[in-house]
Amino acid sequence: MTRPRLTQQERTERTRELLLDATVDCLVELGYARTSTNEICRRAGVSRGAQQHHFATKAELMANAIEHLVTKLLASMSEHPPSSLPGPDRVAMGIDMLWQGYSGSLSTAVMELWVAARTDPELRAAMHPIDKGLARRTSELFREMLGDQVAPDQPEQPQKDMPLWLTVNLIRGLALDAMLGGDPVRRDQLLQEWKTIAVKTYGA
Amino acid sequence: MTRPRLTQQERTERTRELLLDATVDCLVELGYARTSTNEICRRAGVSRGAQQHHFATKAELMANAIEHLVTKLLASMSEHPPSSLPGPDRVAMGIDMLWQGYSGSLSTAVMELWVAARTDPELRAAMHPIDKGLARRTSELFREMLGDQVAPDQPEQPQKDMPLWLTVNLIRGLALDAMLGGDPVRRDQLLQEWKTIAVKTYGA
DNA sequence: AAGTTTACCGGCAGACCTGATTGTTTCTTC
DNA sequence: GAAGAAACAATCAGGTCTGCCGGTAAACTT
Repeated sequence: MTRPRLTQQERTERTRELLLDATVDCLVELGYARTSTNEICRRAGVSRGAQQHHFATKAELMANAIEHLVTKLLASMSEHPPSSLPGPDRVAMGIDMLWQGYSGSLSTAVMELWVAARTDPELRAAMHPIDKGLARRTSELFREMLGDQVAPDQPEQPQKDMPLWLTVNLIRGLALDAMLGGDPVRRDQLLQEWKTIAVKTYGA
Repeated sequence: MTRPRLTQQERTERTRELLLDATVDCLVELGYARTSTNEICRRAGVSRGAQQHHFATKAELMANAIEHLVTKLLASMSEHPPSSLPGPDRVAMGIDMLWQGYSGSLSTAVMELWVAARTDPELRAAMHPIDKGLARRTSELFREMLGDQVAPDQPEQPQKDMPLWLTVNLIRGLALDAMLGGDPVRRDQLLQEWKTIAVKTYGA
């Protein structure tokens, strides 16, 4: 016969996970404005009391959701194995990886939080360090894929990061377009065009 | 002695203008989530009754704010005279024009509405036609600046629009970065780099 | 095994916010 | 100039959302 109840730590972990996942769900499906703690609790199958016990305020819940989200996003990007295929197409592969990461529903949730954070100082403060971490990790992943030797403590080389950040910003624009129901075919054409240009400019 | 009260039409026009401007103000300053009809009325110096008289529902107010906003945005873009300077720098000028248009506070408000519209069918429906109009007009402006003969009823030439839409999406990504307090210097560098690439790829 | 801490429950109150409704004043029209 | 329409004012009612609080039971501590 199994234990009738989990250990405290397990319970905490499980409940927090349920809440954070439900939060992300709500952000994707309802958007930040319509996301209420009530609905989050309903989806998580957790009482409002429990929610408040783990995350005292809504802002706190959201702040933790960000970290949860970024962790998942980086994981999904790391999935695509950064095996450095030979050839000049590594730039194109890097772009594909970024598109994979930034075009899914996870990035939709992140976008909601970004926009909300613009006018919410508390949320903004919580996001800032996590955002920096995401940027750093993305840069590392990109360089790994390009086959560069990653020397973390080396002085910054902004030149090196140009293709990365051009791509990231373009992709964020495309992600926005996708959110609004733009034409997927045209998005692919644009991404394809960018890959061609990027390979020609930065490749090999 | 002047008329103690304006004519009906003038009053209507003025009140609507006040309300829509206040709405945009709220969107920029508070974000969509925290924008309430109450606050809009307060800023516009108009009673809630008046607001409801002109825009029955909040969604209707927002929907009209979009049009108001896009009109202003196009006006601000048209300001920059599309005088076709000679030389291959016309592409760079076009990019500058787009950046001018899409990087101000107007585009912040538009962004708020876009994100809100993702999960609000009514708002989404209202935005769709206006969005298409914006896209069409932007394309025309861009072509004018490039010195192309604009032949409106000509069959679509997607090839021609590649540099435009690559630029627009990149700029939207950069605008998002600006909203979140990214580094302005790096944004300039990225835009500069893109101009160089675009001129080399599409210029002259 | 008693006491303490922790996780969780569910109701409550205060603060908005939105849409509706009724009343008042001024313009317009006939 | 009288009737009707339009612009506006002000209050009301219904709903939702958030944060708080007292209570319970299980898990940990000693």
